[in-house]
Amino acid sequence: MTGTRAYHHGDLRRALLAAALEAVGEVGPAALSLRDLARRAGVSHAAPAHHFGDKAGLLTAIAAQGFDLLAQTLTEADDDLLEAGVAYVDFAVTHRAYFEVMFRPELYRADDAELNAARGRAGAALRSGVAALSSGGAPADTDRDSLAAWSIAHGFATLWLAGALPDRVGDDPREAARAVLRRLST
Amino acid sequence: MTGTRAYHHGDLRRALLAAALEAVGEVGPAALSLRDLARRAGVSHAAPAHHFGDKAGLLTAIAAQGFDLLAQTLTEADDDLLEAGVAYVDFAVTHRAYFEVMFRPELYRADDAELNAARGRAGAALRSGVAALSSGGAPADTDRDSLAAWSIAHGFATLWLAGALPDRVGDDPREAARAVLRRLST
DNA sequence: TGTGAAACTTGCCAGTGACAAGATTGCGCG
DNA sequence: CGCGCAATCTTGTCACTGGCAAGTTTCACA
Repeated sequence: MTGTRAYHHGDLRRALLAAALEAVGEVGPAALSLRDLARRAGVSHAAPAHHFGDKAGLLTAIAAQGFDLLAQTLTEADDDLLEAGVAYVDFAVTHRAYFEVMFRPELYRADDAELNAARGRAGAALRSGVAALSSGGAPADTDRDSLAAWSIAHGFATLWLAGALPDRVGDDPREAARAVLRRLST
Repeated sequence: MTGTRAYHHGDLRRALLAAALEAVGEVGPAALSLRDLARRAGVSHAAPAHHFGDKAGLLTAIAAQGFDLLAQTLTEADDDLLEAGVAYVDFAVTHRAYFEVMFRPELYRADDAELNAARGRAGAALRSGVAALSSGGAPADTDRDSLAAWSIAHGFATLWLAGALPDRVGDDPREAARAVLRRLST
């Protein structure tokens, strides 16, 4: 939508986003340095400001992209709640940089329109997965169930990323998540 | 244990910790400024370094204190898993500054001894609550159950703090958490 | 071709964390 | 009683950061 064309650099906006994801993976979203990104992309220290305004603008773009990617991921696993939960955790681990930015709204513009659209899509995918599951059995409270499913998947993912989980859970996040998430289905 | 006595300032170490908690509540743990803390305490900009070494040292002290407080909280609600979960969420909301630091290990020294002792106490309290619950019924997998309970409580708390939850959950975290956590007991 | 706008640069300022070196204060020990 | 000494705190500095302003280069389009 903000179709930035290739000018002097080629595609600086995209290059900066890529560099940002790399940097976030290395030092976390808070320690991100715009000047470092500029160096990585081979441009002057003020170039990023032209494309994103400021640091919050850059992180807003990343968060929006992240919610978009998450919505896609959840939609693909739509008919199986357990696998959707596993996919959620897998997303967090695989796209750690996105995930860490997405749930740190104090770092970006939470009122951004494009971002909220993507966030809405992700939320809808989550709820539709829960609704599909409960449609066969007893009448369920979809609101509460989707909140519970989201909480347990999000909690496990967060704890995994924080390195807070004990060693005994192993090193395969998908497998470990599946075991924990199954606790909801029983 | 590092029994710092009152010298010139009176009790600068304690004053800095208090100021830090206040500041974390205002701007988040990453945007914390040591110089700002110094100003709040009325000392020179280099005074904090003497007590905490650097920023990571200060946040390590906060995280350790936080895990200690959490362990106490969980121990008090030990015999009721649901209420322990509610207490966990309540801790996160009430002591937001502590909670936000505790689960951001990239900001502090995760290998600190005192911190890990406190963290261990909190983990033990959590597991003992789960074990107590399952002792009466069918033989359960305490490892998995405690991981699930921790995940759902932690996830709900994190999403609540991030402002990611939809408006319909209301504004009472304890009540909302109880509804979601009950989903595990059924 | 040339004009206007977009993309980028250079230069600057205030603020920050960390370090080094010095000043001050109060405790312990003779 | 007083003196040394270590803990506490200050002053000064450096490299770095984000953000702003003003200038320069490059491209699109008439």
